Amino acid sequence: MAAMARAATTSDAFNAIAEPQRRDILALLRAGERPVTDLAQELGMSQPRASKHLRVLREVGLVRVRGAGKQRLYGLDARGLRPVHEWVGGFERFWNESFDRLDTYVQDLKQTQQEE
Amino acid sequence: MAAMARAATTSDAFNAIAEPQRRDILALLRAGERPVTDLAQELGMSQPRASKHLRVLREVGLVRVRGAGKQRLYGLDARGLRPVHEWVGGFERFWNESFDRLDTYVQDLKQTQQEE
DNA sequence: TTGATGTATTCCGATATAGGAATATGATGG
DNA sequence: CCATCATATTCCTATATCGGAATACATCAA
Repeated sequence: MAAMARAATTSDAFNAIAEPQRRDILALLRAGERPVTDLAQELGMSQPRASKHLRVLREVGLVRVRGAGKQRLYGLDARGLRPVHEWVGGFERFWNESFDRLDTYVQDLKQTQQEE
Repeated sequence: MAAMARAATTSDAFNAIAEPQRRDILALLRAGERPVTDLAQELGMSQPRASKHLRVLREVGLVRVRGAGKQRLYGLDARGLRPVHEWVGGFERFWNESFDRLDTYVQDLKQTQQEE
């Protein structure tokens, strides 16, 4: 294990939601439980692909499955998103107060460039 | 371009913040602008490594640089985190209301398992 | 059991990392 | 111009994807 590649998507929620299609899946699941085929069709992706994404989501705990007869119903378990929300929320005051800062920042930048 | 790998980290903020060390860098930058060397030392990583992470953050617009003499000061631009916060926030009521749902869910699950 | 439907997995190829080491580039002061 | 400090980039390796296609697995119905 000399060199390491990117962190596994299954390592945490941050990695799991980095993939747009997985975000789409999660968004759809807010409407309620659904089988893979449904999700795949609605999102215009193949069933195996949807299954793979769901597996990742399951492994980080953002999704739960339960067998319902022949089908397997996937449901949202959003608790894992809470830490993400909180982490990002820690920057809220920065994107709000940014106006002044950025203005002065941009001025500094222009000045710097003129000096070059 | 038959097969595609994972989305580039430079593609958007979601991918950029999937890396823990980049999150650490962003967190540090809340205290103010800083040069690479500072960040690298504080986070216990090599300078080239920090530079690479900063480049990614710059490319997605979460960070800005400005030359200050011999140094280059990196500063936070948190505006790109706002969409992330909003997306994740769209699940807030789900991780709050989850209690009941999960209780009934778990009951269903137990029942299902007993039936197996 | 067999057939049919729904789902998961495996095999494969192409790509995008992350990290280390070495090196290149940049800017400053004398 | 040169030496020095600060930073960025390149080369390399090992790895972890994502996607398609084919296939295995599972469950139900008759």
